[in-house]
Amino acid sequence: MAKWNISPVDSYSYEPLRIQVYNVLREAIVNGEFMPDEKLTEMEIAEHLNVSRTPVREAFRMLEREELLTIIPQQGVFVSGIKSRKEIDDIFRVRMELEGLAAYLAAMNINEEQRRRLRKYAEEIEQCIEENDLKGCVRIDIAFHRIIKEATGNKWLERFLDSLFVQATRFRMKSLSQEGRMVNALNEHRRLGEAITGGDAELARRYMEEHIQAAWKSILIVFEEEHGTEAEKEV
Amino acid sequence: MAKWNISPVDSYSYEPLRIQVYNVLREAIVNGEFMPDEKLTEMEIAEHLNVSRTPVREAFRMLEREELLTIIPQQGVFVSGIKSRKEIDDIFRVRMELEGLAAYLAAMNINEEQRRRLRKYAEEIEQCIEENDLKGCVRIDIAFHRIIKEATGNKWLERFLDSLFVQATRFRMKSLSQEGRMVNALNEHRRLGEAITGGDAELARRYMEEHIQAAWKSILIVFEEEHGTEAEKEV
DNA sequence: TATCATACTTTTGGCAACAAAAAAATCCAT
DNA sequence: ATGGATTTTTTTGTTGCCAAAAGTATGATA
Repeated sequence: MAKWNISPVDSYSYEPLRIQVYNVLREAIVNGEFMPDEKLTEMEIAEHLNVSRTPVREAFRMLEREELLTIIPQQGVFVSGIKSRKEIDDIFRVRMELEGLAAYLAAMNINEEQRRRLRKYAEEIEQCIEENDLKGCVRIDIAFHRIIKEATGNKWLERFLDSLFVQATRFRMKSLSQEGRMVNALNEHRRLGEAITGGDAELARRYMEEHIQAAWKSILIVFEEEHGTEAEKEV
Repeated sequence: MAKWNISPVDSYSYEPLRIQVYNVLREAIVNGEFMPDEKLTEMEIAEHLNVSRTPVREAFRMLEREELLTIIPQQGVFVSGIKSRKEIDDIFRVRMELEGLAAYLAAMNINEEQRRRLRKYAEEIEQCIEENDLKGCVRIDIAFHRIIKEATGNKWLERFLDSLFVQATRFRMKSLSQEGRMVNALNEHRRLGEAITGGDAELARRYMEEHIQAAWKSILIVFEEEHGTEAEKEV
């Protein structure tokens, strides 16, 4: 029985192996298939995917640059994990700023197709909440933010948001499962969607910042349940 | 005679070769040692640095993730170059936001040592302008922004700013050589420095945003001199 | 039993060789 | 000459191998 549940590489693909390995590992990390701080050895991954060490090593180097892996020379490759309250604060401080900018730009640049999809998600998420469908909520939350991100048309902004987004992913499910958080997120999404489709950039920015701030707080609660509060650590 | 003027790797260093190669290439790209769109072949770099292809390849993959190199599978790796007006706009739109945030956070978190250095740079840059020392100005401009960046204490913010900073580097020298730009930059720095050392976060953010916006405009002038305006392209 | 030194194993770092694809050069027909 | 097909060369993608470092187990000694 395999240690992990990671997809195999497609031997008929014309993509270089390093890219396929990169994609597989990235997804596995984001989906929590690996434990934080877990050590990944080149051979183990290579054997799982039926490739040699080289493409695995190259994928490692790429993922290191995105902070998804931490490489210590002569020691090994480790799955990056959020370890401190400060790290969460740092990530969300930047994310609040950039998602706010994204909402602002999206409100000014959004096209009809994107506007339509944004409205569709607003309906779908409402249904998910009625059915208490947590996974559906997460899926739509992701799609919602992606549309906004893409509507900005700013490649650099999109890159940075992607980086920040995956870091929060591990906590997202737990965060949304908190009492009341899902309903709040719905309302935040709704008015945010209206501001963007309505083209009110400044309002969209403010709503987005408030939305991210709420998610921030919510994740901190989850985090401190797991790790204890900073105050407790001092004891 | 060597094709490029790039530093050799230190064979006595305990750092892995991929890191050394990475550092050498990164610096060479930022300093304009390679031409934009120039093709780099693994062997050529490897021979120049007296290493095998493997560390070079790994360095390539790392630099690709930072948008300093562009890799096209089965074809080669190319030095990334800013090609369009839109790319400059995208970069500076995000940079304005993040440098603004950095100034804001710096004003709140700066320590005495950093405050001292910030004041020192303000004096030094004044001297450089009197002597019309362009390279000195650039050096201090870089140091100035670095202090602010470090004063934020936010690792993620620092990473993103680094990425954006190097992209603008190629244009910085030309931009500052414009008539009057250097003196303007001095004044922008001065009041910005005062706002930060004085702890006025909101003011610091506004001054920084205006400073970045001025640099943005200045770089656009340089860019359009070289490439022609968008309007001209339509002809 | 605890600790330190030593041998052994595993894993990373780096290199050279092979396979396959793209680029360049050559040749031929028009 | 010029355009296109074909061969040759170059370069990338991949594999396996060896060396060096780190990690682990063993065992002797206090």
